[in-house]
Amino acid sequence: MEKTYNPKSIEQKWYPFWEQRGHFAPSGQGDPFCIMIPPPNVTGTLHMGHAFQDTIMDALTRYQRMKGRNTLWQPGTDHAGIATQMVVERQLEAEDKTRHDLGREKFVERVWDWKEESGGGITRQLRRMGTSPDWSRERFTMDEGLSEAVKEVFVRLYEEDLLYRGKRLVNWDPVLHTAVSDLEVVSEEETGHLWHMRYPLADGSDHLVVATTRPETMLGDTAVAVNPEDERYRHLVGKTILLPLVGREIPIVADEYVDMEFGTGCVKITPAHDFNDYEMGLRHDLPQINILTPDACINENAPEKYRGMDRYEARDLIIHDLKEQDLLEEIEEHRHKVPRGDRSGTVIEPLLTDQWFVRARPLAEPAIEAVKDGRIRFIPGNWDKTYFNWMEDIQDWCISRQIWWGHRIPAWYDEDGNVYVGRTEDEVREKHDLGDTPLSRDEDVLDTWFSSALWPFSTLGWPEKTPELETFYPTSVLVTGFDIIFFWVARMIMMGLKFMDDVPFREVYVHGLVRDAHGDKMSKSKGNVLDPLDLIDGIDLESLVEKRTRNMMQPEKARQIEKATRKEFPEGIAAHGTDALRFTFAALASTGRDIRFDMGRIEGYRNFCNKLWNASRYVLMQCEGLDDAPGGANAAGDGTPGAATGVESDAVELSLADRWIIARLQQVEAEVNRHIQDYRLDLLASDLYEFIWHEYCDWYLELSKPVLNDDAASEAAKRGTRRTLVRVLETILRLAHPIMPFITEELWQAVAPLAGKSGDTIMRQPFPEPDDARIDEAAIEELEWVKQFIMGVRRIRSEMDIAPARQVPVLLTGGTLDDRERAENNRGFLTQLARLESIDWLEDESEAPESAIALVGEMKVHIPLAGLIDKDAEIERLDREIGKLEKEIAKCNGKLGNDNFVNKAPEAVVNQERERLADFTTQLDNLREQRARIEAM
RNA sequence: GGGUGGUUAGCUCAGCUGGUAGAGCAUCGCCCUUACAAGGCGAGGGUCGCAGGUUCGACUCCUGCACCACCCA
Repeated sequence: MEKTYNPKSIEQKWYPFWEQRGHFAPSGQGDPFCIMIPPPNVTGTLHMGHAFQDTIMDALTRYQRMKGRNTLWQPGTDHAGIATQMVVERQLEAEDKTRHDLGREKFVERVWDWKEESGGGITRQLRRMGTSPDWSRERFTMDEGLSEAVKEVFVRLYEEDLLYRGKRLVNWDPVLHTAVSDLEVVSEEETGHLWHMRYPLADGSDHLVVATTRPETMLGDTAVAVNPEDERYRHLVGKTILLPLVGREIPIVADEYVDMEFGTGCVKITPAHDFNDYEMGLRHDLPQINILTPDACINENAPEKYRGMDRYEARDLIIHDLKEQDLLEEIEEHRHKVPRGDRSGTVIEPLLTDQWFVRARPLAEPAIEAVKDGRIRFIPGNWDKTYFNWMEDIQDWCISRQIWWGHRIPAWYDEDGNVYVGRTEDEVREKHDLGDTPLSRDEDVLDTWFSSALWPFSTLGWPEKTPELETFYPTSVLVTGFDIIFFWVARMIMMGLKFMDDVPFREVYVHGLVRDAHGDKMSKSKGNVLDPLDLIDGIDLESLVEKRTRNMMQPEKARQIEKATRKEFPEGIAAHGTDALRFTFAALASTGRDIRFDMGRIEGYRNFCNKLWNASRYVLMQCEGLDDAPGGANAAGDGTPGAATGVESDAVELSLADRWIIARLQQVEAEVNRHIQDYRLDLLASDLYEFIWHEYCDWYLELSKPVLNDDAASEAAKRGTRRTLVRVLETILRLAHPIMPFITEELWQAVAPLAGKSGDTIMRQPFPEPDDARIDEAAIEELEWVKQFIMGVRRIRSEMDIAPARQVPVLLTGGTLDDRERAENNRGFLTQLARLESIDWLEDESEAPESAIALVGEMKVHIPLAGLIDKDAEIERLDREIGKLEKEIAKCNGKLGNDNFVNKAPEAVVNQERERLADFTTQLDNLREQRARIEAM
């Protein structure tokens, strides 16, 4: 074995091994367990969020697989309609072409080409993460089967009147020329203006002042609204306004929605260009006047003067014209949220267009019920509130998009504009008896989320009744970020219940979002993105800077990013390996929403991998070639003698340390199982870390040395320790495997034969289960005593500056019979780990020379001062200890002196407190006495 | 305006059904002790955001407030 852990070579070796041997596929045996991957963008690249989420899913999958369940983690990607189309359009742009130059068919071909070219990227990256989905079942939302499912769902929903076409207000991206979902709109505060405009009453008697952030929309105003409670305006309700610049007469209406406090308390109403106004327009039966073209230019419904102008040009002119007519009362600076398309960056306009909608309410009701009655459980549980909040106020879902890349809507129109929905044109013709009437297909495609909503069953073969669907639906758990509870989770629940008549998953594990070390969202424009593969493989500073500043629009920003990057990563990023990255993600997967990615953590866990590596080296060095399996055959069955330490062969004797580590192992196994079932990978990671490093390595391996190096130790004792070393290590590897697949496989292949285990891969070994019968409480207690003894001596050595190599004599006084027995039984451990020259009992404490002492219960461990110990230093040390004890004693006395505590607290608690007090008091007496003696020297 | 989450050591975070405040990283000593210097041994460091309340006892439960973040309007 290499002296240092080198992740790269290991990772490259094992992944193809697993994949080629089909270890990712369901076993076909046991209870089904299934996770569907939240499909990433097929042409995208893996980011930290994916890496985090995939680590969680893979850990759960590997765990359940080892537990013997029939486990399917199904991978796949979605077609990411707008994002992918834009990438290809940009490529065309470089050739000075638009998609319209190519035409629909050629363009879509071109997107498929791009998908073929770049599509494998993210799945290759997923493999680098060590994930174990069943690649043979990989799906893509535009696959034939899934497209069938999409069509089928569309048609059935339409037939049941759960889907309709209509003119409604939607988020319109004037650059991309399509409706976009709320998720694709980001609203951030920007500085704008609030324009206060005078609207004269039609009878000329007075005017009202309305304030707006978008004055150009006034061309589409169809009312002014005031609050019905507003004394100032009550008398005006029912009168009319003569809309400036337009000349239209519009009513003044009363509506409770109007906030009397905001602005003047009068609001202009533009039903065709504002979501709130739209609702109000419906309440008051107001006309909807659309004044914008799809490009967000002023259209023919506005006065001629403004037609054809861009919205912002028109804004300027309108302001100018109002000023001229003295109708502009005030211009105020104003911070407000501006909605922008996350792809185009342009300001989104609410626009009246013909779109397809899913009627959400009837679908939402059973979906709410499914969570209420516990058929679906959110983890952490509070997320159900977010879900209910949204579901109870759900709006119809706009599913059409005015782009070309996606599932084309299966609807046809005749020349009169009548719409026919069906699976194919032929079906439509036949069903509606259309003969050879000319039909044209709807130009629009479906929202990508529409196909994603079907993912849990479409990927299993629906609408066919496949065995996979039968076996794995409902899936076990959905692992996802909270940001898409509305867009994806809720919709999968609705669609699953509708078409499968059952929930799509039983649990939803909602994890946090990965942010940078300062808590900021990682984004290309901020230049704070970390690429998971760079953490795995490492990257030099120059490449990192180049990567972060490539294709930046503003050179100024690029400079800032470069500076920040050079400051944060002066040496670039070192290679940490996949296992360290995965362990880091697991350790960070607590219940919070924000996960700050801290480089310190991943470094620490890389070191942890190295620790495990070296511990294994030690174990192999100690054990290889020394013990025979029964009949002289080793576990590999090739007849080589001396290769199996862990099998039941010759007699063994277990030391205290052996019994202790075995007992602790059982406890840790129980904890690990519990935590993974509770989705607390953070606690799981810290238990593993603590046990492997601080118990197995720091203590047990050290305790194995006195046995193995002792010429006087029996062969049975040595064999017992070797067997324990190997078996515990082999178990540890299986415990850690779901989080750290590569290093555990590499080590397991070497260790397993010694432990008497055979098998192709650790992946398919059983996950460790605790055996309570092997929890030897007495051993745990006694080893604790040994540790206290050793740590006591070490503390004195360290504080007295006694060189580590120097052996010291100790004298023991006080103590019980137990202490005497323990000291005798553990002489070897104590001598070696505390570096003792000798251990002797003194019957009479007064015979003890001047010493520094450590307390182990009632026993005193004396280290004679002669030549070793500085008197003043020892007094100082004792004073510190005394101070600590006094504080604790004061606390105990405070409690026990309180009658209420003694009378009302449970007896066990009171007794415990009394014991603590007694214990501290003895210690304090001992230390004070000791101090006095030293002082007197 | 409504809702959700957060506030614990210098930093990043645990702390399960109230009962001795923990870890990692960082800091400070001493050590190249034949698994590991990506290491070992030891040490220091916290009025658990603030104010009330419940309780014998509150980081933990309740109420209010402050600040931060996110979601919805």
